Amino acid sequence: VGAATAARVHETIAALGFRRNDLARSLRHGRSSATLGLVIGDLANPFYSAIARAAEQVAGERGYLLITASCEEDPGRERELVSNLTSRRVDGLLLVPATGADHADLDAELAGTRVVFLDRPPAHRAASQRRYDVVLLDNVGGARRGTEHLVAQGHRRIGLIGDTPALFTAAERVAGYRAALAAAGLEVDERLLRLGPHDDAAAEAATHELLSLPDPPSALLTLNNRLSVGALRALAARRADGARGVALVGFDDFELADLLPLAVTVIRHDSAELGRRGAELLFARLAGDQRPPQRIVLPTELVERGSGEVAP
Amino acid sequence: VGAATAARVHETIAALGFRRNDLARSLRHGRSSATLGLVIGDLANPFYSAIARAAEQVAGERGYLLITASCEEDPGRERELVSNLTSRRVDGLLLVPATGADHADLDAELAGTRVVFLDRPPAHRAASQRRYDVVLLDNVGGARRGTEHLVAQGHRRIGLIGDTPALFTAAERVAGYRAALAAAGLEVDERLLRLGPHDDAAAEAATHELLSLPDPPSALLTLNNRLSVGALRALAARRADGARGVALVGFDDFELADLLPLAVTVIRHDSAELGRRGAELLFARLAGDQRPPQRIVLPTELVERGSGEVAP
DNA sequence: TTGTAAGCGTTATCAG
DNA sequence: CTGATAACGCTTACAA
Repeated sequence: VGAATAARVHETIAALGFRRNDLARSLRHGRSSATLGLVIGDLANPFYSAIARAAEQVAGERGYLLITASCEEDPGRERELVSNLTSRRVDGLLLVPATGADHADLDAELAGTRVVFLDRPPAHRAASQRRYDVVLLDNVGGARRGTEHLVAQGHRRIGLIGDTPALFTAAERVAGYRAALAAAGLEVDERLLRLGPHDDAAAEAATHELLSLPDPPSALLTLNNRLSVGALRALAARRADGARGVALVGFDDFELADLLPLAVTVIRHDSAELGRRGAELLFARLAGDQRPPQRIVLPTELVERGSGEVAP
Repeated sequence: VGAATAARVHETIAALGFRRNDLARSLRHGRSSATLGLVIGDLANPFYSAIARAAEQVAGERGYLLITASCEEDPGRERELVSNLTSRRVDGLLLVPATGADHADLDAELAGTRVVFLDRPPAHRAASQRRYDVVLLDNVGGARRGTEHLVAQGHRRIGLIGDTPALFTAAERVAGYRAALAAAGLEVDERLLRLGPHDDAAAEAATHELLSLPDPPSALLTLNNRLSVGALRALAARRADGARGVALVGFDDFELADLLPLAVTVIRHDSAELGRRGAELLFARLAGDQRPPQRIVLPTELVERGSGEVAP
């Protein structure tokens, strides 16, 4: 292009305030306008916002933008969002599937769109035609490690507070808990399991229930950051009443865990890594990667801070 | 449409796996595909993720999706993102402007796109052609209230830890601090101001500096949640060394503030409300609202929890 | 260098 | 109810 002409063009662009329409642009040459979609539970939960941030960052490095949408564990909303996103022809989709959703239903919806599942694999009631990439945490291993740690401190009655077992991660973590007790030759007292609480308020109530049992647990395992916060609230209230200490190990690290009166021992992992690896895998697929569906499992690590080392 | 024909159509849709292309759809009838853009500092910061979540929720109620992008306070990146989003013809843009950006430059970029500024007003070095809507917190009032509270406890030397004064909210909060001291007839000791720290590590270091002065402050005011966390780390370390208590009031509430060994007194506000009101205003504009540019200021509130009531 | 035409996937309009 | 046609704003190709 000649320099003189170019200048004249730029001049006119400025004069008319012309802005290229990237929608039309991408429509023309087939590929979508450099967009990824992310469907998660709740963007306000630091676990999810870390995933979103990391995915957004990977996308940004490649000039892509990320549309993030919260489905609040509602399969109906999830379906709507997935449908909306695929209709917009996002180049790829990162999906933290909602509890109870059947993703065989989504096979049709997702046909033609690259998808990577994060944190939880797709749930298929019916046999699915398609196999998906998935990036997970080592839920079983982490929960097992945390439980073993409590057992090693001498605890025999370990209360468990977890989300509904319909949730993949909750079920896996419960399995880890059971495996650790079995390996130690301990019976599982089913009365010590409280599977259902989804937010901190419910976890707080469940904790009070457990500790009010005739034969209460001497230690607690909480299966995610929301539930740890709820349990901590309950423990703080009881401690104010002069109750004796209860050990606590929580799945998920969280900010200020180390500054609490009794610093919280946690099963730590890098939740941002879920988003990062997921996005990278998605880009690899977009670039033509033809490997069979991947199942990436990220490690967890026990961080001893005090609350997990309380004696029975 | 006849029922029989409709059935035949749906059948064919399923058979061919047809998915409507919403990009082409919106191209056809002029309006963009029901999308809002949000440019913020860092999605991983709970202050911002609360904004994003609320905006996303308001958008979702109206069938819109939200593209969220973090600019990390980099004016260049902000400009890129704004340009990218307007090129995609988002219907509206929510903007938390980056520190140091000159938004007169963006006037051209933003022409033809509805914009609402959040948390900070646009900065114009040159005179701007356009006036923008803006939703802010009562930064001056909040910081003033927090400082007054410390003064009322008898504190005369109050250290201040804030982000760079180039940042609108930081400058306003410093102004509130100065106003409170002036009203109380107290001199401002400039050596007690540490304006610059942007993350918790820097705030931690600044706190150690302040408390190591020959004549250290007996109280601290931290100007945002990141800085409060840093200061708390420093105070916890000093307390472990047997140092005597320092009062602390922090701008922004944060999770677990009430469960720390010394529960943290904060200047609370509803950061989600910034996103909610901003998005609602944007939709009002899209619906044809022609009122002059709005300036909405959200209230703050002092929450006394203990750390702000430590005596000098 | 400039101009013209076709087509991306829709939808609106207007015959048949 | 079916079918043809034009247009949204852009890119690509080819001709003038």
